[in-house]
Amino acid sequence: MTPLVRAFVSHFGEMGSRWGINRTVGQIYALIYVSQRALNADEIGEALEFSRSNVSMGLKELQAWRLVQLRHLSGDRREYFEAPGNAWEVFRTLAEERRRREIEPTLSMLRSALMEEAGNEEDRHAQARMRDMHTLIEQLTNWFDDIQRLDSATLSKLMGMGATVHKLLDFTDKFKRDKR
Amino acid sequence: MTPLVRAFVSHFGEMGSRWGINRTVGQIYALIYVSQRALNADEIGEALEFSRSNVSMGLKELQAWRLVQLRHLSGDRREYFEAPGNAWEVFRTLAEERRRREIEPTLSMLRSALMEEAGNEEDRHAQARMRDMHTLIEQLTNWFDDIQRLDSATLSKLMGMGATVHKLLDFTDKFKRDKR
DNA sequence: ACGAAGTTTCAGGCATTTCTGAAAACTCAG
DNA sequence: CTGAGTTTTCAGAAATGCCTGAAACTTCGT
Repeated sequence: MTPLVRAFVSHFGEMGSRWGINRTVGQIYALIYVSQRALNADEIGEALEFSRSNVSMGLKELQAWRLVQLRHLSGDRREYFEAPGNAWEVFRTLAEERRRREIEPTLSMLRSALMEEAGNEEDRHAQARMRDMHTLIEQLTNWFDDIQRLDSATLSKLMGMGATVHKLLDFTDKFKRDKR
Repeated sequence: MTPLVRAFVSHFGEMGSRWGINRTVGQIYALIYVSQRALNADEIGEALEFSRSNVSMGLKELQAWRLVQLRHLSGDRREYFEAPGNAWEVFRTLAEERRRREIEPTLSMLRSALMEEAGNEEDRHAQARMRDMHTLIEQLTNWFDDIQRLDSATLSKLMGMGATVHKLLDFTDKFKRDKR
């Protein structure tokens, strides 16, 4: 590993631990991400100085997150791994997985708590707070879904506009009002 | 604690650990969040069965995240804590803090890696991948900043539109073209 | 200035998570 | 079916992170 790659990999290790992903997994991903060609488990283990079994577990987890793809090179029985190249795609995948693992369970917990009959003032207040949270999360995730459905051209146009969206919205408001 | 609150609190404990925030901190926040009135450290410790010092550390961390506010009740020397009520506000705060702690350091690491002179093919490729990542993160955070600057009325209008934004964009494209 | 009430710090014990090496299991060519 | 090459599993060692109680510190009323 060159010093450049080493710095990148080690930063991802640190960051990984802040994200509930462990250091090893973060480093493995980082290495695969910047690598020119697909890597096999031995190469990864050697570069990062992890045991073979640790690499195997890390790769399993990265596959579960769909952040890494298995490939077979012809004439080689070993498994090679590479990271999907399109950064947007990666972001999407990450968002989907986090949603599935974190958002959905939280929403379902909130829904079931909101179904309960609140027997006292305290519970009624708690439910009101939970309802706020539920509403916000649903709003955000629905919006995110909608956005995600846009093709990337439209999306980048939208993002390029940034805060000027509000002018557009004002404008259409006026337009609608004039028509009436 | 009622069973309703207990369920909520314990879910947040679990989720906390997936987010790099520890279980205790998650539970303390959850308890304060659903509580009707501000709580002091002893009340929290008693409800959750944590030691007094553990509560103190947890509260310190929550204050660092700006998720919890200190209040003094008149005629009581103890410190009381409450969670800001507006869910949007909370989301914003969370996003800002995560940005400061995770995104900014990553961007600055990437920038400095991109300044390096790449001596070989491998590093050149790594830099290209890092550039992709840098571009994506900047795009996303800039956009997020813009959005955040919108007042909540405009924001909810925008979110309400969801994917139909693209119609609006098509429309303005056409409009501009006609004017030319 | 003192003491009571309250909060924070921190070293060490405890618990959880991560990592390893050995062994088991799988895969495929011959 | 055999065995070489490869991956996975898993029990326990190592590392990390968490929690506690005791002590230090802070604040405030008298």
